[in-house]
Amino acid sequence: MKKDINIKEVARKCGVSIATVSRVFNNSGPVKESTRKKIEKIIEETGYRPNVLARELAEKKTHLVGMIVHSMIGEGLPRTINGVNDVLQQHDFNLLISCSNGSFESEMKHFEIFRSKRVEGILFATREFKKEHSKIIKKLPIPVVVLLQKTSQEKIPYVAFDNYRFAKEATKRLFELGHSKFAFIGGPVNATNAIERQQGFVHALLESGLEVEEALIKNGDYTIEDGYWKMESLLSEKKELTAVVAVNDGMAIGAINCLQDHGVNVPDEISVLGLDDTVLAKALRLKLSGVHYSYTDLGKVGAEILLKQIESNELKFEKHLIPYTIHLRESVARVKPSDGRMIGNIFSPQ
Amino acid sequence: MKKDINIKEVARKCGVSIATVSRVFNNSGPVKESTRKKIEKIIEETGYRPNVLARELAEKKTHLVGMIVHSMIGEGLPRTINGVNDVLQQHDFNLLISCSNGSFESEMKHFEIFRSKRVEGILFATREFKKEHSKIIKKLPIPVVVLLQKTSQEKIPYVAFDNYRFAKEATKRLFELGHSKFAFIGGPVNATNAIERQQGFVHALLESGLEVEEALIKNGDYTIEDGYWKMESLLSEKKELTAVVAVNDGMAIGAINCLQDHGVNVPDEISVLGLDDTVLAKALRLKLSGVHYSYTDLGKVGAEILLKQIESNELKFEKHLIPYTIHLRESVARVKPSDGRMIGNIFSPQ
DNA sequence: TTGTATGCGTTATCAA
DNA sequence: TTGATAACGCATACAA
Repeated sequence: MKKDINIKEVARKCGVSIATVSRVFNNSGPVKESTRKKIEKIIEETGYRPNVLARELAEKKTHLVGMIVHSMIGEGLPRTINGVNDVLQQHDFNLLISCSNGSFESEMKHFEIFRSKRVEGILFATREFKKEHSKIIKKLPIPVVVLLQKTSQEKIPYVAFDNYRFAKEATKRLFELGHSKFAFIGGPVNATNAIERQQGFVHALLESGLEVEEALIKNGDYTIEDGYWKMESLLSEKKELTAVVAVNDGMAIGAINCLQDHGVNVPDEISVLGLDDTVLAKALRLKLSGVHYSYTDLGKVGAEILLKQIESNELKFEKHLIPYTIHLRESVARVKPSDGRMIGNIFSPQ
Repeated sequence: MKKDINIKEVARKCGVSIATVSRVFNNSGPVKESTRKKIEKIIEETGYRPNVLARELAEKKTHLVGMIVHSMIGEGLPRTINGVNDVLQQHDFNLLISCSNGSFESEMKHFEIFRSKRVEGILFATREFKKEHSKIIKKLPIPVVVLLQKTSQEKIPYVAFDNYRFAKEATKRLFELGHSKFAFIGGPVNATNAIERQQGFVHALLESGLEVEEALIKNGDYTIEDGYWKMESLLSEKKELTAVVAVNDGMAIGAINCLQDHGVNVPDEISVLGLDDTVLAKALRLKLSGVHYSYTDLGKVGAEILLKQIESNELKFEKHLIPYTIHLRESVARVKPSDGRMIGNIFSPQ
């Protein structure tokens, strides 16, 4: 393996001091044209590249941002990373990534590791934001922005989707279409985003004067398979039902498959809405209704907030909510108020 | 923002030299129990963490690996990253990531950037491996492993799927089921993986004594929508057809949707096979036939090869192909040889 | 068992 | 216009 050439070597070859070489490379001072030319030639020949480590040590800046994510499965986090990546590159920052695969220990460990690597800021995406996270973040002398979680009580900057709000709003849209018999297929009980959506759903019912039946709320694990089984379980409750709200696309698809296997027409007998809008939904024949939001934008905003704090050199609490749009498509139908029967499916374009 | 405390500060507070502090922290030499205790206490109190930059500069090791990927869309690269991440963490290495979003310039630039960051190795995943890539890699004094591309002529280590082979084998499986009228929906013309699969398909036909009709090969862009339109286009050719092989799941799904819209039964009239097996396939009612391979494993193997070369300190050409399995499921049927009609669908479990 | 001194490869300050 | 030299924060060989 070739050895790296350093500034001293270049200086020696040119018969000048390292200071002059540094000035040439960084254009950081006056150099006579002839010596500049000579040095540039040697730099070209030797392929000299300054050791950024040494530079960073001297400058006390690493131009490094760390990002801790809990998963690489599904399109959400990868797209978020992509957004982060874009903004960081525009600002000549580099991205250090750690995927914890849901391990709390791994998350905590990487705050330490990233810190000792002297990253200038950290982006943090976890499934469940805990007190310990908050504690370690507050000890850090660098800015941290939490992604996809609200941390309002803790005064830690975050960028998130307004899960509670869009879940409530989307459910109310179904109510306005005449639905009054709702079921909910939720996510893991420790996934904050899933819980917020569930609360949004529940509050939509309450605010609409409907009762919330515990038996008609099932918690799943986000997968298509589990959506199927949870729908199966809902059907076995033998309750009247005109609408199923699922916490994500996968479970909505599983639910639809299950309903169809039971000879239930979607949406004429039961409407299905997913609180999500991923590429999965596109695979369905039936156009799935859902809520759309951009993970890429979320990543971009997160990175921008972080960079702002890095550059201004101050930690500041701020929060951003990324916009969403609700799309009712073929999987949702209107209910005729008088007798509870459907009167054909409605769907907005797009 | 708090200032970082350094080893000198800790030494001063303890009334010892920095060497002793270093010895305590790294457990790298004899220290009297009482002074050790005292130093550990101060370390605890001050939250001292050694500046890894300085350490790395002194040790000339960064424990950093760079990874350049061309996309974060789709499940392939994210899963690959996950595999890489796992292996790297086991070996106490950190992962610097750059997503080029397909930009050749960005890729080339990040070889430079990563190099100047003194990464100890680079993992590289691009859509089309070019001469320029090869050139810049060969100039690098650190090991590079190419992912998801073969670089045989260039003698650069790689880990890939055997696209050509599984495409050929899967196509022949259809031939063995009696199919002789094939169409192919391919990928972008500059995507090496797509091209290899297409060649595998073509050679399967040739080796089976079948003719290859140019008109029955369409190139698409991997999306469900485009799969639909390419199938539409194939149908408009008005050729006899019993099997469609698509380069990925998305286009296979689009093709199936199109066929169903045209009242063509899958698989009784036309069988469909995707050379892929992603979560998308699970969204379909009809169990899609495809080829399965693990991106996570690919990432792991790539990281292992790279680490081996980093640790042994020598660049070495080696190649690895990740195993695959072919799964014929409901979307594929047997053809009765005599008259070309189907005789029901077959599918292997799983 | 502990301390001193040097090197790691830069940048930056100051003097020449 | 240039060069010497002091940081930057740590590891480590060598001395005590």
